[in-house]
Amino acid sequence: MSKYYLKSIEKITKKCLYDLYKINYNFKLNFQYKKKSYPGDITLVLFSLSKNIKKPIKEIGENIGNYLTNYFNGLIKYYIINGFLNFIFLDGYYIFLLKNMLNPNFYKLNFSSKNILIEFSSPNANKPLHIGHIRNILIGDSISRILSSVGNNIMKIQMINDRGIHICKSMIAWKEFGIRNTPIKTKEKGDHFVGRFYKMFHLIYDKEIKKKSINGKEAPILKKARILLKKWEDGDKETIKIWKMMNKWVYNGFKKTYNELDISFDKTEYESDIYNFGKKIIENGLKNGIFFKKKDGSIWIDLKNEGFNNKLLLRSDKTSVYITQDIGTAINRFNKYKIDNLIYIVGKEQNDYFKILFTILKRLGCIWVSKIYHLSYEMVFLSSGKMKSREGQVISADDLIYQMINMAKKKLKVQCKDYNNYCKTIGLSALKYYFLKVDPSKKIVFYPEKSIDFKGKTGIYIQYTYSRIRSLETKFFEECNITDNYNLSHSIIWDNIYGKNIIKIIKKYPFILKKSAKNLNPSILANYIYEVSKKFNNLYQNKKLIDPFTPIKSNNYMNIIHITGNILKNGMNLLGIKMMNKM
RNA sequence: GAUCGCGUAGCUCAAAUGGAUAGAGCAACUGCCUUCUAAGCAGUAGGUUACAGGUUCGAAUCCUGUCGUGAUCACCA
Repeated sequence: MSKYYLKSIEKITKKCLYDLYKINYNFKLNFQYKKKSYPGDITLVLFSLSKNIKKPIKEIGENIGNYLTNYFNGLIKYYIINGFLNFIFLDGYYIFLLKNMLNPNFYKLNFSSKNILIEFSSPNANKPLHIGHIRNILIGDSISRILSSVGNNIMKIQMINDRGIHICKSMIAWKEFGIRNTPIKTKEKGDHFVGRFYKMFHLIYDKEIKKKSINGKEAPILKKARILLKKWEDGDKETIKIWKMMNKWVYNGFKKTYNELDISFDKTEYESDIYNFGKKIIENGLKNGIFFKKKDGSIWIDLKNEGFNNKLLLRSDKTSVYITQDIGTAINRFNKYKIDNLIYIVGKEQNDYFKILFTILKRLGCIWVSKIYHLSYEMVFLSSGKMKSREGQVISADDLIYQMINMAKKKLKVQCKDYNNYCKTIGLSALKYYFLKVDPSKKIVFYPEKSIDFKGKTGIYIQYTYSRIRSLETKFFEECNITDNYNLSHSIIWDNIYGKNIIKIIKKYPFILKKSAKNLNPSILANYIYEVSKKFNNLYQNKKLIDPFTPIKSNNYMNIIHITGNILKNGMNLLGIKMMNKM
């Protein structure tokens, strides 16, 4: 039997449990990869096993330990302490692991093959994207890549909220105060141009309330916006014309921002295309007694049993609200596409909203509700508190991207050919890694005055590590006179732990990828990539890796280095970060 | 007020879903560039995991309570 075909310790343990105790372990095997103060490279925690097997812990440990050391003859050792079965890898086992990693199948995971629709970004067509959208977009993009890499078929979709009272707000402000201006005339980015009028609307609105000390609903400018909304829904030609024009300005702006971020969507949906379908569903639901009508003609659903207030579905003037459209969208998607799952990436402030949406869909008889998932992420706070886009307390996505690229320009030491792309890649690496390394369920506090770091645990650190690796490889082939591919000598033994540490951590890659995919959490992967980089830099700074006088040893190192580079590239690409061969 | 989150080093974040002595980065302080990229490496210091109970072989993680903090509760989106 060639050692190459040996299976991992984890797999053999499963076989062992069956052989010894006739257990088809359908419970989880509690393996730990973390090395603590006790020597050992992988640990099996025995407590939970002993509950299932009902034998003394020590006996079980010794039986498993003996079984495995026999199987991996001469490759591993074991010892037991306090209910922990510790395995120690010997040199041969590292070679075996390394050979497995050199096989391209090591990177390819195929454990799921679903059709998954992922909705993210979902901007309003009345103002530019801000720092919160950036988090949303980066999480969405990265999860799409991760899910795709484990075998799924992904469709990235953005829903643009292009209709409703908020759109009419910027429209009415423009009509009254800016009708002679266009983004071309003022040389503004279209989304920022329109956003200015949205902000202006609220300034005027606040003034009116203050001045006339009236109820918010009575503010003249809001009344005008409402009339405009009604006109829009009635298909008034002039209104539609302005609406189309202003939306186009905004979309052009979005397009530039997405381009800067290297983000693309497979499909874009517009609320305006679907809201009528949503309205029909509400009206049908009313006929079937799922919803009820108030005296003023507005339509509602009773959610007392679910612990929520009654929810409005259609206004008394027959114009639709946000959820009208969302009900229609969900139903439409399941009718139109063959999908196994639908994932919404939307901030946690809408947790209840999604619970309500799912409840309504269930009441409407949609059996596929269980296939929908709301991936909720925490908000981005500024150090000064919560962002308020109406009051202008926001950091726009464009500003942030611009800032990052500028910082890269300042730090660039060497002249390079592709200056602009270089700075963009550096800036974006820092930006994307900064957001993705944090668990989506945790909030991010952003300090505009501190800006995003370029040293320490950052995307730049990983870029730097990666470019070291690639330049080492080039140098190796030049200096060691080896022209064919890497050769794995059978007698690899290093005089240090650095190489072994790298092998151990890379061994975890499939596990990490799987975990990231299952939890829809890119931060697991992001933190892991950093650990890998760190292990490599330990080696790099402490050992001379390329030496023309000892080409075999250098070659052995190169195997590890090569894999490390591949892992970094693979992993970072899954975060949506491009890697550079030179820095 | 009600409901749902969150609380880990001065700051920003980890911690294998209940495992062994809670780890990194920033900031501070020491060292290391004539030698493969110092955007780096080696080290020092920094913790009663908000607090109090409970569950068990074992808790930052699960349960209860208290305090702090955030989100949601609109004919807004």
